[in-house]
Amino acid sequence: MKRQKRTTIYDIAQKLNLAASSVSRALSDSNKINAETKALVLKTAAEMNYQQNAMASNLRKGNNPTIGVVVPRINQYFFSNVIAGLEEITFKKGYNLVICQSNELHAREVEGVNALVNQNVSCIVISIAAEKGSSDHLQQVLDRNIQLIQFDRVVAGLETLKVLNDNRKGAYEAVVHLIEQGYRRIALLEGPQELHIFRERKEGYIAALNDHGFPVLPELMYANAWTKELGAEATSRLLDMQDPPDAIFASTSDFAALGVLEVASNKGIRIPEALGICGYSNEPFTEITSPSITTIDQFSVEMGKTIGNLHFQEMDHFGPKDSIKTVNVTPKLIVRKSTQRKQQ
Amino acid sequence: MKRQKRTTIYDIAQKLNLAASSVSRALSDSNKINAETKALVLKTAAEMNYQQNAMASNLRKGNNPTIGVVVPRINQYFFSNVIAGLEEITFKKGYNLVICQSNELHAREVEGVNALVNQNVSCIVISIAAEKGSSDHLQQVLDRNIQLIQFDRVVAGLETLKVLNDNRKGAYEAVVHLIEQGYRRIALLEGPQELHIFRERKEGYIAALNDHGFPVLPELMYANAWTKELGAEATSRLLDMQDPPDAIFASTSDFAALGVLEVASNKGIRIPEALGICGYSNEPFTEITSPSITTIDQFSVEMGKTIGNLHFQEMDHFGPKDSIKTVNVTPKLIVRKSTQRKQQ
DNA sequence: TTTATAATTGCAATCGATTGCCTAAAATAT
DNA sequence: ATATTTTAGGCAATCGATTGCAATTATAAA
Repeated sequence: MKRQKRTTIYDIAQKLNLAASSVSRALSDSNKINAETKALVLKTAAEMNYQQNAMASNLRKGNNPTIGVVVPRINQYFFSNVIAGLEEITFKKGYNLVICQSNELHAREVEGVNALVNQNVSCIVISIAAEKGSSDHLQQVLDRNIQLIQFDRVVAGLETLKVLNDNRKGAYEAVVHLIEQGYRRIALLEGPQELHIFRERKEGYIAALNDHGFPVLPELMYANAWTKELGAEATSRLLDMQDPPDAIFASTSDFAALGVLEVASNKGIRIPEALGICGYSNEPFTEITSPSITTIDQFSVEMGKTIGNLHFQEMDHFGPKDSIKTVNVTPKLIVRKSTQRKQQ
Repeated sequence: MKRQKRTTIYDIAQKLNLAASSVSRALSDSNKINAETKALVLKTAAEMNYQQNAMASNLRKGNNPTIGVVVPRINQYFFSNVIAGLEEITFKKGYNLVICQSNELHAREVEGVNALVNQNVSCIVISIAAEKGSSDHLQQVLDRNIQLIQFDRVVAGLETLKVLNDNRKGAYEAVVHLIEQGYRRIALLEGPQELHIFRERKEGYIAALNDHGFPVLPELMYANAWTKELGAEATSRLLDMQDPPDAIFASTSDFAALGVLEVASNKGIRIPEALGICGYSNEPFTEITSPSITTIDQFSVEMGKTIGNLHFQEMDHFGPKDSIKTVNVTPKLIVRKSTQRKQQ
C-alpha cells in the first residue's frame, strides 16, 4: 500500500518554481495572475492529482460552506424528503450537508447543535425534538452569528428565519371538505400540544367548525393520538360513544389515520359512507390503502428547497440582522376515497 | 446585533496569563497539565463560552472525524434507514456525517466523492449510482488512503470493505417459499443487470428452481421491471401469455410488486389463490396492501450500524491494508398474505 | 545539601491555503 | 526619453489548535 502523501500547493509551487501564493491565485481563478501561468498551474495540479484541503481553506477564510441539519429522525418520510430537497440546492452551490438526528431527545439535539457550531457551519437548519427543553443552544447559535433556520417544528420565542407549513390552513381545508361531504360529527385526533404544529391544526379544525356553524365538542377531541396504535385506541373509544362521530380527522399523521382505518374496517363500518377519515402528511401508503386515504400534502421536498434558497438569498442580499422572516409553504388537500361520499 | 467574535484558546490564555499550549492541554485532557490549572481553564472556558474550532483542530491533526455518505437518493426508504443506522453509530463516536445524493447520475457521484475527499473525511460510504461510469473516483479515494466502504450496490473490481445483503439467499428463499406454497410457474421481474444486486437475485431465483427440479424458462423472466409502472406493464404481458405464470417474484422492489398487485386485482385475478406475489425490501406499505405483500426484509437500519461498526473496528485494530473484507447481512423472508395459499 | 527525576509550563513550528502589502517589470501616457 | 500606471508575482502574516522540545520548578533520592 503506497501511502501517497497529499499534494499541496507548495508541491506545485516547487515544481513550477513559483510562490505558493501564485498557485493559490491560479487555482482560485484570481485576476491577479497571468493567463498562461494560470493555465500551467491548472495543468500541473491536475497531473499531480491535487485536491484542495478544504479544512485549511475554510480555516483561513473563516467560514465553512456547510449547512448542518438537525431533525428528530432522518428516516421519516417528511424529514428525509426535506433533506433531499435541501441537498438539491446545497449541492448546486457547492455546499456540504451535515446531518444529525435528535431521536426526539433534547440532550441529543443540544449535542448535535454544538457539534455543528464547532464546525463553524454557515447555517443550521433544525426541526426541534418533541422532548421539551431550554433553547439556550439555539440562542447560542444566533449569538455566534451563525444563521439559524427553523422549519416545521419551531421554538416560538426565537428571532430566526422560519419555514413553516400553514398547518392551520391545511387543517381548515380538510375540515371544510369533510363538512361539504356532509359529515356532521367530525372528531379530531390531536398531537402533543407542546408542538405548535399540532396546536395550529387544532385551531384550523375549530375555525372551520365555527365558520360553518358547527359546535365544537370537547368529547370529539381526542388528545395525544400520535401513532398508529394510539390512533386505533382513540378510534375504539370514539366509536363506542353513544353518539359516535361520522368522521375522524387524524390531524397528527397518516399513521394515526391508518389506525383509524383498521379499527373501523374491523368493526365492519363502511368507509366513507358511515365514517370519513382524513390524515395528514400524504405518506406514500395513503394512496394504496383500501380505501385510499384523504390527506394533506406538505410539499416536503419543496420545503427543503425553500430552506436552501432562503439561506443563499439571505446570505446574498441581507445581513443577518434582517433574518427574522417567516416563509410559509401552503399545504394542499389531497382528496381520496376515504372521504368521498358524494359523487363528484 | 452584537457580532460576538469567537473565543479562542488565546483569549483564555491571555485572561489566565497562561500559554495557549497549556490551555490546549487542559481542554484536551492531557496528563501533562496540573489538575488545578486544568480545572481553572475548564471553568474559564465555560464562562467565556468557548467552543473549539474544529477546522483548526482537524487541520493540525491532519484528520477529520467525519464520514461521508453518497447514495442515489436520501429519501428512499432503504437508504434513509441505512443512514439513520449509521448516524446512530457515528454520533456515539463523535463523528460527523456528511451526505450527498447522486440522483443515480455518475457525474454527480464523482462530484460528491471529490467534495468528500477535499474534506479529508476519514471514510467514504457509498452505494453507487445506477448510471454506468468509470470507477476512477473511487480508486482515487483508496490511493489517498481514505477508507472506502461500499454497500448494497458495489463495484466489483475494487478492493474495498463491503457491506452487502445476501441477495442470492434472499431471492432463493423467496422462490423456495413460493414452490412450497405449490406455485409451479414462477415468473421473475428483473432489475438492470449492470447492478450486481439484481444479478444475484436472479441467480438465487435460478438456483432455487434448479434445486427443486423446476425448469428455468426464459419466457418467464422479464427484464427491467424496476418501477411500479414497469412492474404493471410486465404483469399485463405475462398474464396475457397462453400459459401465464401462477406466481410473480418482483425481485426488483416492492414497488414493482405493487404494480403487479394492482394489475392482477383489476383483472379480477384472486391473490394468492390464482397468483402469488412476492416483492423485495419490506417497504412499509407492503404490510397494508390488500392482500399484504410477502417480501424480503433487508435490515436496513442494521446495515447502517454494521457499516459504522466496521469503520471503527477497522480503524482500531488493523491498518488500512487489511481492509478488503466483505460483511454480509442476511435478509429475511417476511411471509404475508399475497403468497399464503396453504393453511399454516 | 546536592543531584537526579518528575511534573508543569512556555516557546515556536506546524498543518495548508489565503491575502494584504510590496517590488520589479512591463505597458502606457506625457 | 521620462514619468506614470498596470500587471504579475513574491513575501510573510494569518486563521486556531496541537505538539516536540526546552526551560523551569517541585519533588524525591542520595
